[in-house]
Amino acid sequence: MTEIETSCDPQQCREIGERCAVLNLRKAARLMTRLYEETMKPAGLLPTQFSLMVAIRAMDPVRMSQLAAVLAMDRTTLTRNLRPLERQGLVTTGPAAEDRRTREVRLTPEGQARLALALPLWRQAQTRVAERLGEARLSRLLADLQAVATTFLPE
Amino acid sequence: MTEIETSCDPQQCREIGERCAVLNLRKAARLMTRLYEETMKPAGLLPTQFSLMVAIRAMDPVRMSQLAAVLAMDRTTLTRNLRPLERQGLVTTGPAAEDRRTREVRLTPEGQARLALALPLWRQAQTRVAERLGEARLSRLLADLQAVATTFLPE
DNA sequence: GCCATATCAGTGCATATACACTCATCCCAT
DNA sequence: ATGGGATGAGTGTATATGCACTGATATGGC
Repeated sequence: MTEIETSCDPQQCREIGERCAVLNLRKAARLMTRLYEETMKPAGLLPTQFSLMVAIRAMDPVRMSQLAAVLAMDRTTLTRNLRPLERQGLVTTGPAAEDRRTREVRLTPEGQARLALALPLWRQAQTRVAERLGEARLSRLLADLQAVATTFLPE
Repeated sequence: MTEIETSCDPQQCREIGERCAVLNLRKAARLMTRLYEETMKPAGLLPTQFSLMVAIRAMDPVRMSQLAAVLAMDRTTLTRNLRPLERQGLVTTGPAAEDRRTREVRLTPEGQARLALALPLWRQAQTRVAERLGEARLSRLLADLQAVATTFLPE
């Protein structure tokens, strides 16, 4: 008779830990987040907040859903992630004139100044990563991460 | 005289979004998390919880700090991430006999059964990723992510 | 043996993440 | 013009993440 799998041996689990895409992605993300967080601390922006502001500035003004889609972030997560930035007066959101259901997100002048302040620190973190990981490996990693994004982003 | 950078143009921000390591890592992690979460839903384990149980089983029994180090997860984050698993009776923690400051983490028999239940679903998710991303690219990505881990893990 | 220090784990607080549900606005068919 | 479905955004709840701080136990110098 066939056996139903009711256990899982440790050696098998070690192999899974080596090969699991989500585990390794999240683990690397935690490490990278800490590195950027430490480096950019003087600018008073956490990595997610910096990323958000960069994305906003790239499309300024941009609607909530559009921004969420580009970042592959849930729309409701975006709503909450904008809160600390709004509280600090770095971004504003307001209903669009043409469609009052939508909200347009913008960087304030203070937000632009803060982002400009953070840019050199970001470059510093990025340079450190490139040095320690190697330019070639970093470029390859970024390309593969973008492949993940285009492959799994709901079109 | 030299100008202080007080603004940041949108085009520059688009380039930063393309090259930023932390942004692209977190974005890919969000997408991958959703894929595994959906696939493994029938087993009642979120991706982080599955990863945690795999890591525990690989070293069973394992001390809190040791587990946190392997996962590159803050020790206090680990404490809280174990809660839902303890509540479901899938893992237990208790002080080690030799040093009562430390706590040893173990999978319960129920935890082992649940992990065995989740394994085929994990394989299904992993296979889907390999198919859509390509075996070669996935292997390369995993190798680079592990390079990130070894490079930026403390000591 | 005893205290100073080091080490291990938990709490309080804040941010990050997303699903289910709700509310507001728009648009179209009648 | 209006009512009903479609679409955009927010809330409630739960998990994930980590820093600063606290409490508990071990250990070494005396």
